[in-house]
Amino acid sequence: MSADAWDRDLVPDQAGRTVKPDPTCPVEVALAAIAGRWTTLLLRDLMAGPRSFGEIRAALPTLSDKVLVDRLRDLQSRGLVDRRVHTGFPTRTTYALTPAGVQLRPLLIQLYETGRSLMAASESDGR
Amino acid sequence: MSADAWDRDLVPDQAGRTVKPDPTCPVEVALAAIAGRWTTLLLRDLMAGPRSFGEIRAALPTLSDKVLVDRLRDLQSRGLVDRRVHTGFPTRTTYALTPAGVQLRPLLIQLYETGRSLMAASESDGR
DNA sequence: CAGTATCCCTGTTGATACTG
DNA sequence: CAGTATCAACAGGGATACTG
Repeated sequence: MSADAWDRDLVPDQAGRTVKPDPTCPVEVALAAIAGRWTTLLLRDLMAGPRSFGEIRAALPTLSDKVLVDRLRDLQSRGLVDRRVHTGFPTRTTYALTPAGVQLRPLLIQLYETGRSLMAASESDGR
Repeated sequence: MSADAWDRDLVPDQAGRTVKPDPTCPVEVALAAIAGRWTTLLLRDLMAGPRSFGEIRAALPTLSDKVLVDRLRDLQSRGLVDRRVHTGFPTRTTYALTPAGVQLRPLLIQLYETGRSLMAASESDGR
């Protein structure tokens, strides 16, 4: 039993054999995409379709403008969200997931399922 | 098309209908379990079997003792890692995933796969 | 409507040194 | 071997007020 025998399901290739936090590791790429408070809630909303700035604010009323803009800009810079400004006044902007952004869907589902299973586990052991 | 029509795959039940960060939301439970720098690397190591403190240090040489202890204690407090002190001198301690901890495995795999798919997407669109 | 601009506060990380 | 104790540095988050 060697300590270097990598688990092929968990670490299928070289990119996962990191020995310190590394932004090029796939796991970190995925984590970076969903990182930050409010991000998964925002993504959940966008998964249902394009949204305007105001619609997001209405859906997440206690999220500050600043953080909302931070999140949207970050997702944009990663190519996960597309920002489209509609001409006219008042200005209207819609945010929509890109095809890459939609690829986060299975991850969000897995997060939910894992969370449920952890909650079930800690319930049965009284934690 | 109602804005209240929840996606049953993404948000299967009431616990996912949160409007602000909420530690009882399954997604947040799962995120909390893997949160923090170094945590996924540590979990990857423990997924391969029980490890002593020194073995983990050897596997992750630039991780400081302080942060390693922080991570292990946090995982312990969530019931994901079991700490076992072996009598004798020098002291030997082994850390192992609990059954609940092992349940994080599909999540780590999904993180890896999502990361790979995001990397492939940004490669093809030149980002 | 859809943002910007500041400022502050807090938690997290990490380096270093020490101990049962 | 397996930690503990301090402390300094930094980044993230949020409140508030203002603008094209």
